Amino acid sequence: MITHAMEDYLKAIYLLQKGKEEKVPTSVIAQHMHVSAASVTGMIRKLASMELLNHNSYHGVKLTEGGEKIAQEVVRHHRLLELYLVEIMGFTWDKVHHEADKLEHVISEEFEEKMAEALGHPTIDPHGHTIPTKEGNLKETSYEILAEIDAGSFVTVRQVNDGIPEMLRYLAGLGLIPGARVQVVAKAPFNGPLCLKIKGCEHHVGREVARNVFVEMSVQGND
Amino acid sequence: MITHAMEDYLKAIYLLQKGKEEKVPTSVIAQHMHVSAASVTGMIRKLASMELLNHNSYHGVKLTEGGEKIAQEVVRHHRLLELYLVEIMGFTWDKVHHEADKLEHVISEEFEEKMAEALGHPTIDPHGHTIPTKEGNLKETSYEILAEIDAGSFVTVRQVNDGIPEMLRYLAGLGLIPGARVQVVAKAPFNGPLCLKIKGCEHHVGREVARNVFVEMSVQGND
DNA sequence: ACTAAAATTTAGGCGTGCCTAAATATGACC
DNA sequence: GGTCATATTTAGGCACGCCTAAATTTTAGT
Repeated sequence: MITHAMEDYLKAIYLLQKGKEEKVPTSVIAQHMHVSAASVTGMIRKLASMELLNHNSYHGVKLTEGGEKIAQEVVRHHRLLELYLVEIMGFTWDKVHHEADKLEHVISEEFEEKMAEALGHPTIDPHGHTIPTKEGNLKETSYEILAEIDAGSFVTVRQVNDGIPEMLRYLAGLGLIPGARVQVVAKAPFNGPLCLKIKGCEHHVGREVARNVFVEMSVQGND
Repeated sequence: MITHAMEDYLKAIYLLQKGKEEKVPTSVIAQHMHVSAASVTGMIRKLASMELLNHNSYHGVKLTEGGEKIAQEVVRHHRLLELYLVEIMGFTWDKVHHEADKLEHVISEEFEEKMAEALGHPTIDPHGHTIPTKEGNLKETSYEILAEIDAGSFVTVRQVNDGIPEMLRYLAGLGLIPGARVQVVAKAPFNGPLCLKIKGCEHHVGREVARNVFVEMSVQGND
């Protein structure tokens, strides 16, 4: 029996395990989930006994195929829900992460399918993340962090971190949303603010904010 | 802190507590929730300590105003969800009870409002039950049980029990759905089947089924 | 009123998932 | 290679919500 808590752990590990072969340390999971490291160890033991992940004591964990499959389903639920809440129900994009975090564990497969149909089987959620297919296909492109882009560059926003509602409201206010064209006009030294030109207007944005925005470099003359 | 389990108990007691002053016995709650009587006693103790219900040992429980308010919110969630799932998402009416039972505990107030708006602030769910308003107003009309209607009577279906998917599929197949006009043509003795005329066709329906259908007597010449 | 059956509560136990504190393993630096 | 800081695991405890079995109260019948 898979509990909601187990699903949450599998999802967290899945999202933290960037490289396919990468092992995720206990402490990283603990920090991400706001629980103690001891709690993570306890849950890891159980998930390992269910062969949903492999655990080398003191050396982190890696999902098995079975574990990844479950995690991917949860992520699919989450991202479909986010999009459904925004597109069909009219939620603002800052509220949907929290709502989806609760709903993702309780909706049925039929609910998932109804959402996918209503949305035309989408592949990208409101924050720019790829929605895994029902078969588990997922090519999550890895973009560059806006905070680390050189001054003078032209970029297109592709993803934003969705965990902090206030941040999302701020980004929406600036127009820093997936699809937006941005020029990095200047970067202040010592982790100072970036000067960004968005829709013709210049805005000064802190590094911390710019670390939550992921962009693609615009090729010269690119549309 | 109100847990999902507490909400489930409050909802059950609310639904079982027909008369306003009626006390609901432990055993009735236990049977309705498919848990042991001892479990009910345990939970009752906690809910009583939170002043969500009053408990006279050995003499059943009655919700306080606070408890009723929470129960009513859960029931509102449940019934709005059922209607939303049928009307907006295209679920068949036999599946929505189970889905709503899970979702009712996790949706936000905003989710509730979005549903209510999308549905035009409805007052009746797909099975004919009244949806409590946000303020907690609710006049649940009590109808008569189809199984106990005398032969020869004309009735209109108003409500059906929603707990058994297979029963709902059967009822839908017969056309025994809220709004349907039905004549009780005959009743076999010894708890035997009823002969019902529905949309011009006669059907023989077991008593057990007819106990799940609630009807209003049609006044002569009533539209 | 007394007794037996039924309903209810108490007692004790289990699995889940969290915590803190203590023990232990790792890895980096000298 | 030893030592120390850090990461991780173990140990022990707690709240929740469920269970069965035993004790208790209510109730109905004689």
